[in-house]
Amino acid sequence: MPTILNSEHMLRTAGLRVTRPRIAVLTAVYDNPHADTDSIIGVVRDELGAVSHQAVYDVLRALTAAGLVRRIQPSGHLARYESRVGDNHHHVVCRSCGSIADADCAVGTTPCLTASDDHGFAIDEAEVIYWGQCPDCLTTQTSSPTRSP
Amino acid sequence: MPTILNSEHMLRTAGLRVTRPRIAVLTAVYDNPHADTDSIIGVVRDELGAVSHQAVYDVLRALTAAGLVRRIQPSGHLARYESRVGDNHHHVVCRSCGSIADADCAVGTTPCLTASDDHGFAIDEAEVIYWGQCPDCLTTQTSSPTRSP
DNA sequence: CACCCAAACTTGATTGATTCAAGAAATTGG
DNA sequence: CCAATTTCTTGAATCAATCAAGTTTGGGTG
Repeated sequence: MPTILNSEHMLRTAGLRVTRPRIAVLTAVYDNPHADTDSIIGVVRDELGAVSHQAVYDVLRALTAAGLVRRIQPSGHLARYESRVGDNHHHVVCRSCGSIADADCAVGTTPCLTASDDHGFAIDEAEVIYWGQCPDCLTTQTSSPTRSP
Repeated sequence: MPTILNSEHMLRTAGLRVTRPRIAVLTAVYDNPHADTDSIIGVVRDELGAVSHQAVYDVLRALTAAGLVRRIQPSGHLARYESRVGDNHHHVVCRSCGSIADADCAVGTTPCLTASDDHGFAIDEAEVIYWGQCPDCLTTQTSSPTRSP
């Protein structure tokens, strides 16, 4: 996790003003990978006291736009944020409990970045989400198969 | 697009009761790839007259659970539905206008299905979303680069 | 060092897709 | 044809996220 000075420098380098809410949010995302907005609000309030949810929403948007954090939002789930940026890693999402883990793709650093037919689109990112069951849900489940034979 | 008889057979085969709303929704998804729920409601009402939005939501959920249609929901966008199922194709999404096109991955039929480290997850699907700019938005845009050098 | 102004935060309300709930209608197996 | 369960209708509720207006603050300027 970044120190306050590191956070400050990261913000300045990105051309963002340095405020206590921004430092707290940036630190919270580093300390809590894949946390949703509500969790981050909680962490920030533990750190600073009263902070409006609107401020956290604004900060998360600014940090995402600046490339300091990355927003991920698996289908049917809330938006989540993480600090690993720029390394083109992907995510494994549990269909049962929604937990998320990081996954570096087996193919290489930029997997599947070239679609066979891009329909004239200028593609700049390939986002991969692996869907499945996490270890906990695998052992816990007694029945309820995903798709019976 | 499937005939009414085909739709009926598909529903029965999937173990679903055959109703007019279900036939209409299934046909609408076939006729309008990547349509969102609201568009589908409109198409269904053009076909049948009054149909509750709740019915369409329920039907879309049932069809998705049965594997007759596929739900896709790019981050920050509404849920959309399509009829191509089981062929592991992917999608290109325009960052500007949100339009979606199909893309078969260059790597093969099941690209990247094995993550280098799956953290003990039992993975059953790899969902890939290519992000970029569609041809229309590429020509229209005068400035506003995504990330300046 | 005081001032200024745009950016950032607070407060409070609103949006809008989706879901929940209870009763009416329709499908299908017997 | 009838009963039982599923499905549809109606109407309300949820809740993450956004919008809006006013206040505060960061950080460069004179």
